[in-house]
Amino acid sequence: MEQENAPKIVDVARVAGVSTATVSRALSKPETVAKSTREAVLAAAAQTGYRINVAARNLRRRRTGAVVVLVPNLGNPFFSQILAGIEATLSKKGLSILMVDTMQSGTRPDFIQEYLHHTRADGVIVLDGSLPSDLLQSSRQSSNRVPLAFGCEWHPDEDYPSVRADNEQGARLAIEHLVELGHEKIGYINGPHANVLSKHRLAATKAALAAAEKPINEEWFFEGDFTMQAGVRAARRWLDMKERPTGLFCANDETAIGLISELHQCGINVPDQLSIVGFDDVDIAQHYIPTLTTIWQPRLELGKRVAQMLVEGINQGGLNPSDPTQILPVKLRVRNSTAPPGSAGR
Amino acid sequence: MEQENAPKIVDVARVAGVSTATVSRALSKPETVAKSTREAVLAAAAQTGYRINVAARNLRRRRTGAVVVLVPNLGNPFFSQILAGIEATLSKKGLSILMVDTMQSGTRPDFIQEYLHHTRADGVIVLDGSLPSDLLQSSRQSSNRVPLAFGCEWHPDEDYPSVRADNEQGARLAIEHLVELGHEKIGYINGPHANVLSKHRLAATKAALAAAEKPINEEWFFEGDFTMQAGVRAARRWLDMKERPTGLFCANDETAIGLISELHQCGINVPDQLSIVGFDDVDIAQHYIPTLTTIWQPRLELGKRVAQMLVEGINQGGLNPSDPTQILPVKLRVRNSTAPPGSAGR
DNA sequence: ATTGCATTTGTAATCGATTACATATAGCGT
DNA sequence: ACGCTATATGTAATCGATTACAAATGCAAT
Repeated sequence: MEQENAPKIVDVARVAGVSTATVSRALSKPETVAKSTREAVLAAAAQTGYRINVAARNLRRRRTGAVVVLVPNLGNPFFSQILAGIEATLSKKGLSILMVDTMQSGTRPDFIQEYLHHTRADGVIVLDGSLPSDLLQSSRQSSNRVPLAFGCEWHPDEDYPSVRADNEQGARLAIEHLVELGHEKIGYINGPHANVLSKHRLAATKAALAAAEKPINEEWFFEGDFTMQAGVRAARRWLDMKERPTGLFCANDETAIGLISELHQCGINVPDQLSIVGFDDVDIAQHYIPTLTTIWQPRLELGKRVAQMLVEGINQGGLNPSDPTQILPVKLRVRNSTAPPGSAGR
Repeated sequence: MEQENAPKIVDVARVAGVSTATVSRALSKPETVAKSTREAVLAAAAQTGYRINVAARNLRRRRTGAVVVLVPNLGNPFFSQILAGIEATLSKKGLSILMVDTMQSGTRPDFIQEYLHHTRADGVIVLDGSLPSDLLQSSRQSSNRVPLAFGCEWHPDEDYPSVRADNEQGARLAIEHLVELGHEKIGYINGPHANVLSKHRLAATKAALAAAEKPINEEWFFEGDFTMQAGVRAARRWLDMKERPTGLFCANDETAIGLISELHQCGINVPDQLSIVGFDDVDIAQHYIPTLTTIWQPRLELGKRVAQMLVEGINQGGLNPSDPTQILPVKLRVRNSTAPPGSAGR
């Protein structure tokens, strides 16, 4: 940390034989400076090995050069692709990412609060729709509004702009697929019931079942939490049932995998005795046994889009909530975890 | 972004009836200020809703309050647990994370260079051992040394401190397990041959085979790259062999999963016809079919340790390379992907 | 030659906190 | 009462860039 001899703007100015103002302009607004001086400054900067001091620039510009990303759980691989997309776009725009794991930091809301403040970040991307409203409120006070956009999840009570997958369409595709295979008794394993994704996928599932004129049996609807363990629990309940559904749609792939694995332990075969559809199309889905029929969603693209949306908001000096929410298309990936009901052979 | 009315330290000072110096001290070194004034300042800060301006503090302190984390590939879930550990520790110390995906930014080494500079970060954590030496060199110049620590991977030619798993022990445990089950013909699917982890795991694998007096047949050693696709390729080559190994150790779980899945497609059963051991114990390992025998490594702990190591380096004003490298213990997790050779029944 | 305008560059204030140094006050021993 | 130390607080310089404003320069038109 002994960088006291690091070249500063005055050093470059001296070498180039110009003032610091000119150096600053040559570097950040090259078109406002004569070609010859610009070249002299660039040469001097290269010669001295000058690197801008980010803190100083930020202080003067009243910016931070960083964007906060609130992730529900960094340990969950589902988010890594989205993060990769966000990172790709933001780094291109010269913005850096401040990652905050809301699960880890969850015990201290004021800690998250701290990050939401404008002095920490030029903007905020929230991937966790379950954050309490009042936490986000702080960033809405006109005195210190920071552009905020939701990715993947969103907040039901507030009208922040967001980029998300077409969850309704996903649920519809999943149910229609099971119906086309001939299933009559279809159930659903939900995510946490407080979660927006859960709610929408659940509602769309029921709507699709109704549209197909299939029974909606509440016993076949399981509460879950997006973990493999939720799938395991559902498997045990399914085994105990007298009248079992023959097709199950899962709120995400993790749940589907936990379900299949536990059923396998108990000697039940998928898809012969039960057809299963997941959601997300995580990398493992096509290498699971059986390969997993699931709903693909463009996670990388989603990350890029939400970052792009935020960048525009920052540059315009505010993201107005009337910005259209972007809904990205999803696709059904048919693999081997689904089959016609009771197809013991295959 | 219209925060021009945001309270600053002078506002707090006015309300509390003290000088800005006292406010600053009351906030950052409370013990140097009389109890009564401290309380007055705290009250004034609360009343005005004061938030420190990070850029200003950083400028004056000649710090950045951030740590750069270079991740080989954010899209790879393997790193998410490590990141979670890093995040947990750094956020506790008031440091924020600048994430850089070296895969995404890889096309522009000067871009990564930029981040390594002291003006961007107080320290650097590198999870990618394959970064070119000369890139890291820049942070070694005495003029602008930034503490740097490696996590998980490390750099063979430089003596930076690092925290890593006991890869040798992992390979030994895997091979010994296969040997104990009675396997005579044992092979290994490696990671990228340029990767340090690959090299060490390969060397340790061969050493363990030699110690057990088992044959080392080069045909049974596969080149890979840590992806599921590498496992798929290995499966195809295995199928083509006249003399096949009956046990395979894989450089990571992804490879093992790709391998098992492809073999399954071709009607080969694991572990009946081939025993497989993975490395990492990713979440999916215990829910795969069959559940995966693998080497567990403490990823969360690893992240925490490397962050802790770096924080100490930052506070001491430099991390000296003679700091002992930390090697974390690994464990063999025996599950269902391994069995005695030719156990068609089981 | 003079004026006016556009372009380019320089001077100095500014962003908001930290901290070296100076000063004030209190407590204590003699 | 005096000097001495310890504690608490204030004054003002400082971190390193940006940018409002002023000034200089060049060129064309009159």
